[in-house]
Amino acid sequence: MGYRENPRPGGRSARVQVAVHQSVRDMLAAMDRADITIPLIAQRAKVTPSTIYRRWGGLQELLADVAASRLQPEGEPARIGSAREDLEAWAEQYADEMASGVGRQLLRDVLSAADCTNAEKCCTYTRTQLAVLIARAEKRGEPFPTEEELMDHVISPIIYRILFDRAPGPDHVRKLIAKVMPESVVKT
Amino acid sequence: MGYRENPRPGGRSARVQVAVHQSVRDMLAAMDRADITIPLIAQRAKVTPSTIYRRWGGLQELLADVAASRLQPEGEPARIGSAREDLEAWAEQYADEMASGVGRQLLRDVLSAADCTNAEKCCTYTRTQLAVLIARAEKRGEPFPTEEELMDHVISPIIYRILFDRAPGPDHVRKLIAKVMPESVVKT
DNA sequence: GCACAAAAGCAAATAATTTGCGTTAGTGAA
DNA sequence: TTCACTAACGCAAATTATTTGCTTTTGTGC
Repeated sequence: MGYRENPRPGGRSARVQVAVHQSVRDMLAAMDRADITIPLIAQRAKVTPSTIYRRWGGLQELLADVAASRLQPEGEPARIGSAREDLEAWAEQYADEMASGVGRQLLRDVLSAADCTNAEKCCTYTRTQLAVLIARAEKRGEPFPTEEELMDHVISPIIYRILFDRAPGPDHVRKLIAKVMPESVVKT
Repeated sequence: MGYRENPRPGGRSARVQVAVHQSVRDMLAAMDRADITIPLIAQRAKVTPSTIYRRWGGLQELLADVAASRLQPEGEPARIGSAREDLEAWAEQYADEMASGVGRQLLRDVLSAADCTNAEKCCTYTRTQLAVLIARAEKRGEPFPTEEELMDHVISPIIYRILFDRAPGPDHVRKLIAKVMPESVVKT
């Protein structure tokens, strides 16, 4: 007897998942993180604690699961103007969201789970967003960095700073982007 | 009644700290991470669980504390040849250590604590190591990246990949370094 | 050596986690 | 529609972790 990875939509299992996720979100917004426990989540979700333990394993895993789903982007990057402008706007918003109290916490939750599936999910979300920007640039014939360059030199510094140091400001994000834009021959 | 940040060396408090840290290290090496509990650590360290709870607060904080102390570098970066060669050797070793099973776990432990002190400590350790390399280069008059450039474009990508993606290989580390070395005029 | 306080020990009380077993509710075939 | 099947849930007892009040120990400064 094991648990399905993706419960069939509409089923009881899916309803439980939604209720539990929602409870966690509400509680994260309403109370101190350290006070959140599985019995409390269960109570609010009208579910037994054992259901949560069986399904997620523990608090960290549950929080990681919720965090990953909240880190999933809602739509495509906005269209502002040139590909570069689109990238700048998107990256600044990305940095802002991740650096906020909530964002920072979501990142930690995702990373502190034993299972790295959720962390990889986040990475994939980001790559997907970047791929959209890259495709746009290509379509318009504008020079643009590769996905790898963007991950290594824009995303990575933003996230590293948020996790280990101080959050980067908007000017720093633009500086990072300037460094990887191919049209400029940079003498570093 | 509060606990001192830094127990006086030689005191009882310091001995307890050493014993507990040592137990945690032993256990991390010997058994599965998920099976480590505070009562077990306490037993091995010949200490009461309540001592650990009072002093560290919980398992995550304790693990973060131990992780941070293990992430502290043992000595200066090795002297290989040119400043760039020193940097390459140091960065490759850094990437290796962080990407290993143990290193990866230490990073997660440090990040998953509620308190960000330990994460910032790690960042400081790294900066200090880089500062040594920078000072060496300056002394010899060799062109060299700034600390900020190294943090953003060498350290950050390495850590991001380890945490969210796949560990970077030695060739990729060298590529990152090539990108920030100022002697080369790079057309990206 | 003595008084003081920080930190440890002990044990009872509380809270979280695990587990065995019975029940319920979707699913698919007849 | 009904019926059999099974994944997932609920319940409750057993276990294990955490918190807490109080006592005792041990280093420190007088």
